[in-house]
Amino acid sequence: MNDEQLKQILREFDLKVTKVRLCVLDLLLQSRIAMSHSQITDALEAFELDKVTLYRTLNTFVEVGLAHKVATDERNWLYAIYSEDVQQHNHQHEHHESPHAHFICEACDKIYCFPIEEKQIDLKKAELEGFSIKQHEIRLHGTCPVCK
Amino acid sequence: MNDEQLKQILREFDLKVTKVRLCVLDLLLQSRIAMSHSQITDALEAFELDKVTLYRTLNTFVEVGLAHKVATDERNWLYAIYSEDVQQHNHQHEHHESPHAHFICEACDKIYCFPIEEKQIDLKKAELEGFSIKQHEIRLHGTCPVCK
DNA sequence: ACTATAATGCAACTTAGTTGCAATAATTTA
DNA sequence: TAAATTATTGCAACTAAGTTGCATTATAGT
Repeated sequence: MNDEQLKQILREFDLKVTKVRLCVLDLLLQSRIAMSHSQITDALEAFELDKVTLYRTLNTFVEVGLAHKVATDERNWLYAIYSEDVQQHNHQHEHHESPHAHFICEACDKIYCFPIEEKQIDLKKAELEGFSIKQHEIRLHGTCPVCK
Repeated sequence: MNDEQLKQILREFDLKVTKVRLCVLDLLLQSRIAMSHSQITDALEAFELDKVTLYRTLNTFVEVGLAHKVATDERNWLYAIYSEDVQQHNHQHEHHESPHAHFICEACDKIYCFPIEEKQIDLKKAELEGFSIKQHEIRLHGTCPVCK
């Protein structure tokens, strides 16, 4: 994606255009998998990103609904951007995330994101009385094509 | 649950019977929600549990398949025991966890566990080619009956 | 180009969890 | 029931991930 397109995305989310935001946005848009702070630092080594600035950049992306984050079992966070979310963004900031599944590979620990159908989950409904569900996420554990 | 029953459970999972394990097991069996290290420490204040010992106890429970843990968005872990898992325990140690949903209350941050039907998840299947799914977990976000 | 405001980068800090090791307690065997 | 064996406990020190405060620098609107 070219520089002007990236800038346009930032502006659509009411974010100022900065070097850090541009390169992080570009990387996340290209990545098929959700990335951790340290993966991003490594991938963007040439930019010599400051640790704190990167955390703040990622959190900003999440706050405005441009990216989303997943907590892993290793107690850190992975960040990802759905190109769908970027395209469907509306300016009323009602970003109730589109439902998605995260596939977690047991071999390489990578997390792949998949958009999924907006669908009911088949629970023992009696047990869920009184719980109002606003959003859901599905986590799949297994082996990814690369590791198989 | 009485002391003898608790001891019996520990023995079934090849764990030695100790004071710490008994009181933690008792608490988790009673709890409807998954509990964090600090919640457990508070609830069992009278026992003055050592921080490290409690972490090790919880991890041991998870390793042998007696309990399971959930990573939260606040990057800590919650621990829970399903009475079902305890009852269905087999001694071959093939504890592939039964599928379950976690309901995360946005208001009080409590996590409730629900067993769910062993069911296929309706994904855009084309996108999942090459990924072999061994286990899945569903996360529901919303408001619990207490906070509503 | 000037100004107001927001983002950046550094140091110090916090929080959750881990490691090493000596002391203690639980089970096995005699 | 006592001794021996082995696993668990408790303390101190440590690590890893992320946060806070603040001075400096860059962005966007006039």
